[in-house]
Amino acid sequence: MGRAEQREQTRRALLRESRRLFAAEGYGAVGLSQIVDAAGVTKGALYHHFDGKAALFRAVLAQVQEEVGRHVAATADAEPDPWDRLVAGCHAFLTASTGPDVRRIMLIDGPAVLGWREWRALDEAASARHLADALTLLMETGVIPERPVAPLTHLLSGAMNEAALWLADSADPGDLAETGAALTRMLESLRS
Amino acid sequence: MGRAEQREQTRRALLRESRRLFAAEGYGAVGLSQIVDAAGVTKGALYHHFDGKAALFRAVLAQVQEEVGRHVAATADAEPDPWDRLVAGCHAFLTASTGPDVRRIMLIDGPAVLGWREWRALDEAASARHLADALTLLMETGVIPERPVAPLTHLLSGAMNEAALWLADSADPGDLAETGAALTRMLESLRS
DNA sequence: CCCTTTCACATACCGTTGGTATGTGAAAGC
DNA sequence: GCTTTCACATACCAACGGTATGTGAAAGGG
Repeated sequence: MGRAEQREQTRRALLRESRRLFAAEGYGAVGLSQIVDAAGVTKGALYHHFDGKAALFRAVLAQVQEEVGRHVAATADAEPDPWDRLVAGCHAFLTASTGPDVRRIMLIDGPAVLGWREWRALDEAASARHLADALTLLMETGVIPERPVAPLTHLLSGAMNEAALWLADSADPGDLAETGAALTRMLESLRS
Repeated sequence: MGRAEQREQTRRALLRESRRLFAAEGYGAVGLSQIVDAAGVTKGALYHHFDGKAALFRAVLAQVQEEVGRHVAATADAEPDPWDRLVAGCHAFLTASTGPDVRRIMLIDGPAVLGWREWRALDEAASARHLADALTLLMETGVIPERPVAPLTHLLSGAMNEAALWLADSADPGDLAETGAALTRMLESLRS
């Protein structure tokens, strides 16, 4: 095994184990020693690959965001009609964000660890951008009336984030359907 | 100065200074030594009044939540019409949550430090309850169609939370007006 | 009024944590 | 084959949250 290969493997192990632990116990409750033990390396390796605990978390968060963003984009792109793309993308985001990794890492710890500004930048690059793009397109094509896009994006994004947190905590599986319906009506209202 | 009086004063000082520091630097970046130094006491006093750092934060958060909830309720109650109460309450929440204390303590660090469940319970008791009550009343009186209240509450609450975070970070003062307008339209859509 | 008890802290201390500085051995380059 | 590089491992440190114990003034009782 060459050096580059070994390096990549170590980095992957650190990301994988830290992601698992961060998702399960939360950023604050996980120690670096837990992470390096689980990954089978030492703190020296961790600090060779990342600038510290927060930087490791940032890398994990970026990975989670990228997965969610790709899932949302893929689901949306399957729909030919722009309006359907918006709806499908929003629903995909809602269900994807219910997963335990996304919930804890992206929605709960993310803003607290990195600060809201940096968290927002990652979110913007990964998935919120798709939302803003979809809204802009729908306005330009006259499907929905022209309004400032930024406030709408944040309102909708926040609505989905909080709903996802609630759904992940909810015991009733019917809540997902009800929330999906309410979200659809909320989107539908944009057309008037 | 009697003992009870002194006790209350110490407790107040701890709450006041920790709130200031938590709001300014965030929960993780504030050490207990900073807090007790600022309050002019020692760690012994802190642990005599609170069970630890997280418990102190919980007390601060409860205080912030209670202020926001009271402000929202007061603003809403000034409106005679139930529908106007909902709109006024939502707008009051949006502007109140833009304040730096509320922003950092309630919206960013709250869920991460206490866990989403406990955070949600405090939020529910302080302000989300008003939202659910207002929606329920409007449904019972036929102003808006009957729908499951819980999903709507979470969608709207999340929308306002995220919008408040964005507004607090925004440089453009016009964003507040635009967001308020978008929020009003979002609420208005419930009537159909 | 004095003696005892209580209690609101202060002091001293501890284990663990994130972070750093240095050592090391195998792979890469010449 | 010799040197250099580099991907870590080892050893260490300051600071943190938390605890156990001490202390002195206020409250309570005779």
